[in-house]
Amino acid sequence: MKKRRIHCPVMVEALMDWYDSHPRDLPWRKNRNPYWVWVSEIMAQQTRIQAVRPYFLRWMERFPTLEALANASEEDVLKLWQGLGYYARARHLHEAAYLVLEKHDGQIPHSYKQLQTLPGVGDYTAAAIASLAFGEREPALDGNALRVYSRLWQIEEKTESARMRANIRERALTVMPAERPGAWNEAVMDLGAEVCLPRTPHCSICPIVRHCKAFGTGNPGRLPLHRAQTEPRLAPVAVGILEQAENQYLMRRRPRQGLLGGLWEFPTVEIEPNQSLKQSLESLFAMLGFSVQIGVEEHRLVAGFSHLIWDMSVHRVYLKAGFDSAKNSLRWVSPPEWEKLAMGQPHRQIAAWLTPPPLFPDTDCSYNVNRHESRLHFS
DNA sequence: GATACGTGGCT
DNA sequence: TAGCCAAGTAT
Repeated sequence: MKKRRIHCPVMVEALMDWYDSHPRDLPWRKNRNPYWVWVSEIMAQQTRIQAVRPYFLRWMERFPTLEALANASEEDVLKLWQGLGYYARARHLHEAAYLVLEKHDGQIPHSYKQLQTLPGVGDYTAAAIASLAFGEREPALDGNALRVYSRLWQIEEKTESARMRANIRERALTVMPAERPGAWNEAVMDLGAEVCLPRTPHCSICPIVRHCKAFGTGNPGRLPLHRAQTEPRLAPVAVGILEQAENQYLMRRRPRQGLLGGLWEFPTVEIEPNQSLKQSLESLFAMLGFSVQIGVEEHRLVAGFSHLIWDMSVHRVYLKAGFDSAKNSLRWVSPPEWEKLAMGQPHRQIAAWLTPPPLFPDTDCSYNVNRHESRLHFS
């Protein structure tokens, strides 16, 4: 393979100067503690920075060290993650903390390669931690960086292609300064977050416009190229509300794998195409150990995910025969108690609706109904 | 390579 | 407003 020389020291200096003169006040940049870097990078995956900020602060208060995290229960971890989404991130981080303690003598691995062996740490996060916390010279290619680089060099391939990312990585390696690799990565990402914006790049204030090939061509906003995203699937879903005396509602913990994994909910099933709502709910409750009768629909709401839309129909269910609540994935919970359980957005909405007195039952979900109304008509 | 996996803010 | 998509990873 041909060796490339370091490209464009002028451009590197311009971007580094811009970075140094535009410091962003982010909580996790107060130091380069590897644990802080790690947690912030995991939280930031597919998530906006303002959303991360409060979660990061709460997290560090509750789990100040790797040991504190490793010793916490998964339920506590998920509770702190509630609302951030992509809950596998929290479970993986929790497990990885344990692994670092057990198999790495409590030391977070230093290298790009080693970091990738940890659950939840992929290509990007390994590069980010290795460069930011340990000074390794490895380009961190997140969405921002991919956008900046693809415009800078006018890469016409889709970002989902492995070849495109390998190409960018190789080129990025030739411009990355050896002295401050972490700062370079942050500079590129910051530029993408604040200047080189997805739709409307602010080229007039960009410190490296003069080096930008896509700007020279006249339309940087069309890059980077993406694969067309697949339409979310629409799924009818039934939710059963089983109430014992004294405001005690049956809740269950969802399987740790899959959608909203490990979170608590009012028992919920997707209705299979050839099944009725009643059959679906009855067999779900049978599986949980309850023989029930299904009441009328009392509430309807729509929950949109990135890949899926739940059309949720909420029913009271009534106990016909004896029950067995011995499963530890089941719990009888009253309204004040359920605020301690980690729940996803859809079930938090149902909880809000259910919380007595529900003066205006419909008002809560109007936002989501409107949001997905157009899609619902296609079903 | 394609799909599963959340949530909310912006244009 | 409806669609886009944000500091990605696992399978």
